Amino acid sequence: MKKYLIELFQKTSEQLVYLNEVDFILSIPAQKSHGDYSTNVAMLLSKKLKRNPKEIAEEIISNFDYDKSIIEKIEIAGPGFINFFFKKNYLPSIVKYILNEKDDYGKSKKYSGKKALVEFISANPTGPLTVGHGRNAVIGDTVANLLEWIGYKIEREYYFNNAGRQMRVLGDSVRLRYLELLGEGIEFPEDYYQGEYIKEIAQKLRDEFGDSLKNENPDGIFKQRAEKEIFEDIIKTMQSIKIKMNNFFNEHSLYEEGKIKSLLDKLAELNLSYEKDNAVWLKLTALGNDQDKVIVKSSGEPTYRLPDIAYHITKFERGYDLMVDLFGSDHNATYPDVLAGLRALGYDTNKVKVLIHQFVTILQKGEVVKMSTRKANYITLDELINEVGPDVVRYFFIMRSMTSHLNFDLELAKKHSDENPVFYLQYAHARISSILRMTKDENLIPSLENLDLLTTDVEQDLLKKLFEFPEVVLISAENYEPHKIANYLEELAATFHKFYTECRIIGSEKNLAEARISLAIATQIVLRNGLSILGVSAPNKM
RNA sequence: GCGCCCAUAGCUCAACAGGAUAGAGCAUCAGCCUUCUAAGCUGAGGGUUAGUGGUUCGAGUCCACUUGGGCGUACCA
Repeated sequence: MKKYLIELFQKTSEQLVYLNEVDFILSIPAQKSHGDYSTNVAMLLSKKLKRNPKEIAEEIISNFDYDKSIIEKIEIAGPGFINFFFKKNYLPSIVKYILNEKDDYGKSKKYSGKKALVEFISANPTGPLTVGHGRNAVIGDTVANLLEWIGYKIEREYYFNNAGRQMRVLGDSVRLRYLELLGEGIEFPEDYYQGEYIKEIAQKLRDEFGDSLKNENPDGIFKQRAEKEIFEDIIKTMQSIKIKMNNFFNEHSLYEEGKIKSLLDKLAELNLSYEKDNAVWLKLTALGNDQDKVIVKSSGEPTYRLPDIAYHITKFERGYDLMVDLFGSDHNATYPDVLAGLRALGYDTNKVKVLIHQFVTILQKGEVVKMSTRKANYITLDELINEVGPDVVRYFFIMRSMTSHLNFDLELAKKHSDENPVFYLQYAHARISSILRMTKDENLIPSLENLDLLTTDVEQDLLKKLFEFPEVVLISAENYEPHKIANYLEELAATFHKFYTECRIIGSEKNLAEARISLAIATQIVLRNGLSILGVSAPNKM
């Protein structure tokens, strides 16, 4: 529908050149009496042309050369909206189209041929994924899905650091727990990793090696085993919510391949860094940022900025057209430095899209739980998945805009899990499967012959909703707003449930019944496609 | 102090690039199953969109200030 209108405007703009001068909107009005589509073009133009908007609207309409078998009428309303009313028998054509496209309905080729990298989760292997990481994981995976739907070739990447102080502390935490198991009196520092999983790893080492590791240093087998076990758990957790990475990028490889050193040399060469107080500083003030920052500490160890820049250079070298980074809001101060550095080195940072999502606030018994891996004060993603299932977890993290702080009341989530909106969507899908089973028994065959019998209000509403899907996918992907898919699916499901209640299939006249079955199948395809973007299953029975 | 994000119904949140009467779910109340899944549908109540100004045909949306929250503000990542 929208496509037709856009073409109509393009054609008309050959006569009325001013149509090209404004960025107008074609939208679906909230109220049915305002038509199927509406545009504000005349009002936008009135400012530019200094003419009455209604007059302009008149002029535009009189220049339209539209197909009267598609558009019923065009009206001017309110302060100068132009409202389009489509012919009732135009809408059902979408059913035929969807049944033909099937799993591809909603996909677009707009960005085909382009490559994108989505980096997400990127949690260091110091402990299990928490509910907080869960939001990052699900948003990242869904954004990647969305970009795939609009044509990108996608790679999913997990960046991690298995060196540095935190990993040493991790290794030593395991070592101390191990010694504890051997019956040695130890003192476990408060700022060490307090979680149970440390004890479990220590137990495994003891079972395997007895007391032979007594004099090993923390950086050796203790750290290695901790990293290995923790990573295995993280991957298992990701699998259980259907996330699969293409690459795991180890920060350490940047050192091994000399990327850090060559970056340092290059920065010095370009006069972008200098030495002061025994440390190396990045000259960010020269790049428009507030203050210079240290990139190599006086101890000789780099800060995160240096490897982060080097890491992003490898992304550029790998030739992506788009690089998406997804961070929690605690990182919001770090990425401008990295981007500034990259820009100074001549990279086009417009290709980097940094997404920041707000935190999940966990409420337990009405109290806010402060999450800390170090203090073992967290709820793991695994616990949540076991409690409510992967579909609910995924849907819960995706249903809200990532800019909003998300409150998560644990008791409520467990108690009311039956009332989660995700079931509403899945129920609509399952209901359709059930209809298809029943109608088959009645010898009713889906037919495309009499689609223009679909004339009731609910049927027309449902058809219009089906029309919207590809545009919702596109907008949602281009703006990195996966929650819009969830909102759309809820509307679609609501419209379908209404249709289900009002429009019987079995018992209706045969031609009508068979047209309705086709409409139900089309709806089911769109539900399934939408749910697959969200990574949520579409059950045939509930 | 400074930077980023947020404030919408009792609660959790929507509202497409500024559009017409701000919408869902939960909770509350009242209805609808001898017929395709009641995990559903219909209806009711519930709002000065935190506040004050401004921009314009038009503001929840943009700007300024105020109030209240989150996250940062390291030679941690």
